[in-house]
Amino acid sequence: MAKNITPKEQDYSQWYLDVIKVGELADYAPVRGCMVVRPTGYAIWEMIQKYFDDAFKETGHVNASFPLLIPQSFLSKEAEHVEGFAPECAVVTHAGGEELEEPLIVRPTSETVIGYMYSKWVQSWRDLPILINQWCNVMRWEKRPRLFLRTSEFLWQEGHTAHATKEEAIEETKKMLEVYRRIMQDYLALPVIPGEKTDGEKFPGADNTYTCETMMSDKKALQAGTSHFLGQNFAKAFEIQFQNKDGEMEFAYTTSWGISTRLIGALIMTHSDNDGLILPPKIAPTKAVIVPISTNDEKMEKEIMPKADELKQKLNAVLGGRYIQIDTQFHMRPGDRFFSHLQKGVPVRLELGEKEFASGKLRVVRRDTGEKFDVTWANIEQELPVLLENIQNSLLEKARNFRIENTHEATTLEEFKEILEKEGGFIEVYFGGTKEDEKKIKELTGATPRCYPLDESEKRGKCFFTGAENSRKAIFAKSY
RNA sequence: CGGGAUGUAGCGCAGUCUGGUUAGCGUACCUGCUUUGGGAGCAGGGGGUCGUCGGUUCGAAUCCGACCAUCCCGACCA
Repeated sequence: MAKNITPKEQDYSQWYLDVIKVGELADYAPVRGCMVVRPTGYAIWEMIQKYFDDAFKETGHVNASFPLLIPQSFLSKEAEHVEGFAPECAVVTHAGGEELEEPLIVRPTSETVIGYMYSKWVQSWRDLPILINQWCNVMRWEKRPRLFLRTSEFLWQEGHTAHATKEEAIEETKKMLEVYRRIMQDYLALPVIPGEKTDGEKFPGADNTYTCETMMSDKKALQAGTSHFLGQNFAKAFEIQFQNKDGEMEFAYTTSWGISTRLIGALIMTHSDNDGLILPPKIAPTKAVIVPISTNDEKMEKEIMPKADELKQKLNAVLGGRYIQIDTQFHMRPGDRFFSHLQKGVPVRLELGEKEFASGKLRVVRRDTGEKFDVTWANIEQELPVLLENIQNSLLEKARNFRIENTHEATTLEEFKEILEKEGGFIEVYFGGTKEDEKKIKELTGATPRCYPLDESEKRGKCFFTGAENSRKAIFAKSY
């Protein structure tokens, strides 16, 4: 068995890699910057997908599939978009043994090819809105890859919608941001801050970008999901036009929004400890593991295992899925068996040994706190769901408190620098600067604007950097 | 693409400066016995073209050169 993860204070990235390793989540692929998501990691991704697909049913979005390869010329049709993405595109120049007339790019995102298709699909105001989502892989040749957080190829969900009016498109952008916030908070136990991106941080080609920002356990910020209001930029580039009720031609308003396997990275970096992964129950593919223990083979076979099976059936029925696993690693000693599940982040361990069997109980152990107590077989059906709920809430609370403790206010650049050096974390300021000011602040301090928080969008004050009055409330931090 | 570092068994490393039997250690893995409720003990065993290519030499993991790859700090970003 692997030993503890024992990171040094400054060795955060090694700790992160160790958690991924002991959790058996992912490996490096043979291609630089690419990731192999192992079954345990993929199961988490499937849980995330499930919650989003459920949400899409409520919001009226449907899934579809668009091509992996996009003609290079498509990218150039939107000026900001090509500038933002061209440097990181993988390009296919040969196929079928010949050089292609026009190179193809491996999609870094699908606004262009979907915009092209939408232009063919939309004629009348009756064709709108189009509410489509796609689950797929995309490729961005980033300079510095990092497992889950920034891999060359990553899995994601990209929603692309087209609307007849600006108001409706903006509403859609905010609606999806709220879906993100809710799922991240309620299921992944990530206390995110929804907000609007600054000019310097918004998506290439968007009028506005909204984001869910969250704090990792090293106090750095991570952008967990974004929702973009694209205005008519892509509609004009790809001629998504429709005839309105008055018979006039109009360009549509489009949106796009996405979350990626980065969320798994966020999960790891928010909740894990030095023993490995800690998964919030709602996102854990295995919510509890039953560990039958006995040195007596006959007793194991005839009494303990049948009881374990019975409990598994009952608990699965209560939880409404196949969420309970029975540990059958009988070649291992009990301590090793416990530890293997602990490292993988299984929220609850249910020990069924000879002692428990004799008294009709289970020894219940929480992954997040290590707390242990006994519950009778009769009561476990009621108590497990409550316990899982408690763990879920307590992980969210813990992460939220951590963020609050590590959020400070600054009114001047000096204060800003001092906080960043001494404490790190999020810094709340009033900011009224330009893209260029953002750049200067980054050069001076290493921190970037994360967002203008939506919850405090009414607040106004004096900019800590330019001194401009009536500036918006913003959060700055060092980020991934 | 700049600055720094590193490539030796699945993982973590020693050996390199000062070239010399069959390349070592910890851990993981396999077998056996003893153990068995928070991460085992003893014994035996398998696994390496020492990143790649070239050079120097009687002889290279070790010296020289080129290349490749990875990691960290930047720039870039979901």
